[in-house]
Amino acid sequence: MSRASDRAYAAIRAHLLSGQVKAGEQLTEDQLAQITGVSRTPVREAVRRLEDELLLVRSDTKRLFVADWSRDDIEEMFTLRQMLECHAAERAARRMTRGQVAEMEAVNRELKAAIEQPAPDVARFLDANRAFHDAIIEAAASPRLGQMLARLVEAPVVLRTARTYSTEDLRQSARDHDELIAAFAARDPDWARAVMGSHLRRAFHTFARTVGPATDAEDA
Amino acid sequence: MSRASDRAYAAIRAHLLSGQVKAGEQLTEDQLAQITGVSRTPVREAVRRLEDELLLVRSDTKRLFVADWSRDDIEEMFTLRQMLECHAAERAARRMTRGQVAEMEAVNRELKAAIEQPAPDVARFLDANRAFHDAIIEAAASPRLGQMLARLVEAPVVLRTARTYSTEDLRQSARDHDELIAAFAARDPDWARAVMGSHLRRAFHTFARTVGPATDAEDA
DNA sequence: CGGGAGCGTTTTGTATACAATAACCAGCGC
DNA sequence: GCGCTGGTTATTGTATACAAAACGCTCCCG
Repeated sequence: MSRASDRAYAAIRAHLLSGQVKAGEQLTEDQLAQITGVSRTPVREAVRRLEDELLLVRSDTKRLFVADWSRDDIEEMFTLRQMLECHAAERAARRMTRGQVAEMEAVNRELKAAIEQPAPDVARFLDANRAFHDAIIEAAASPRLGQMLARLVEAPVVLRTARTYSTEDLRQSARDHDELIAAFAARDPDWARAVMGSHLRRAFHTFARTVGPATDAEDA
Repeated sequence: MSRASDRAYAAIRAHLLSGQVKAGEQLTEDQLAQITGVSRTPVREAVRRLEDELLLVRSDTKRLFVADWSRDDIEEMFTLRQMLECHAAERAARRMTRGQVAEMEAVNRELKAAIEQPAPDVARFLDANRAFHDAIIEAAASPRLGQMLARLVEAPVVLRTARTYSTEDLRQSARDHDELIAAFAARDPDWARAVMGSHLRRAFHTFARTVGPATDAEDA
C-alpha cells in the first residue's frame, strides 16, 4: 500500500463509500487527483482498477461516472459469485491440507469472537469473513478463479458497508463456516459445494431484503 | 482501435503470437514502446490489459514477463470458461429473440462456408466462431459475465493460433452450433446448457491432444 | 573461496506539460 | 422558435523528464 496508485485506489474507494458522491455522478481525473493528493497518472491506474470492479464506469466517450448498481446487477453478481465460489470450495476440498484446515478454524474463531460481544464488531467480522473466503480461494489453487472472484467481491464489500446485520445472520454465517470446515476436513467436494451454495444464496437474500424487492419481470 | 493504447495492445499481442518471444522471457516497457511506436504511457495501459488476460505477468518486484501457460493452466481456463459459458447459454436461451436466432444462423452459415472449401480457412472460421459465441454472451445480457468471458477467451485465442484443426473437428463445431441454435429457438435453457457443455469440453480435449498429456503430479 | 556491502545500471513509478477530443454555449440562418 | 455551426472550455489521452526501486556487478572481508 505504499505506491501512490495504491493510495489513490484506497482513497477513491473510501471516498465512494463515504457517501459524499451519488451513483451516476460524474467524476474527473483531476478532481480525484486533488482528493487523493497524487498526480493524474497513478489516479488513472487506480481508476482502471475501480472500473474493473465496476465501482466506476465510463461513458461511450470516456467520461467517468460513479457506477449505479441496480438490484438486478447485484443479483447477477451474487449468482456469478456463487457459481465460482462453489467451484472453488469443491477444488479446495480436494486439496486442502490439515494445516490449512487448522488455519481456517483459527480464522473462524476470530470471526465468532467478533460476533459474541455486547455489540458485534461488524468491521472485524467482515475482515475475518474475507480472510475465510480468501483461504478457500487460496486452497483452490486456481489463479484465474481467484482473480475473478476478487473482482466480483470488491464491489459488494463497498455496497455492504452501509448495511446492518442482525446478530443471528452473523451467527448463521459462522455455523456455515463450521460446516464448510467439516467438509474440507472430510475432503468431501460435494459437501463443500453444497454448503457454499446455500451459504452464498442465503447471503444474497439477506442482502436483497434490505435493498428492496425483485423487479417483477425477473428471470432465473 | 485508433487510440495509441489500443494500437499498442494490438501490436504487443501480435508480437507475442508471432513467436519472436518465448514464454518466461522478460520484457521491458521501453522495448514495447519501441516496438509499438508509442510512448510508455499507453504501453503501460496496454500491458495492464494483457496482464489481466494473463498473457503477461509481473514478478513480485514488478518486472514484466511473457506468461508461461502450463497444461494445467489451460485446463483450468477451459473449465472456468465452460462454467461461465454454460450459464450464458442458459440465460441466452431464456432471452433470445427470433431476430437474434436468425442472426446466429447467419453467422453459422458463414462459419460453414469457411470450412467447406478445398482448404478450410481457419482464420475465417475462428472469426465466425468468435462472433457466434459473442452473440450468445450478448443475448445473455449480463455485463459482468461478458467481461469475465472476454478475459478468459483472449489468451486461448492467442495460444490457439499455432494449432492445426482437422476438417472433422471444424465440422463437429458447426454441428454443435446448429444444435445450440435449435435449443435457443426452442427456448430450452437445459438443452442449451448441455450442448454448450459438451461443445466446450470436446474443444478442450481437441486442444489438449496437441498440447500433450496431463501431468500426473504437477506443482509450481 | 564464499558471502555480503556498496555502487552503477536498468527498469518501473510518478509528475507535468501538451495534444486531441468531447461537451457546452452562443449566435446565426431559416 | 428550432436547429445548425463555429468557437470556447472541460476532460481525457500521450509524451517526456525525472524519481524511486530493483538488479547485477565488483570488490572487500572473513
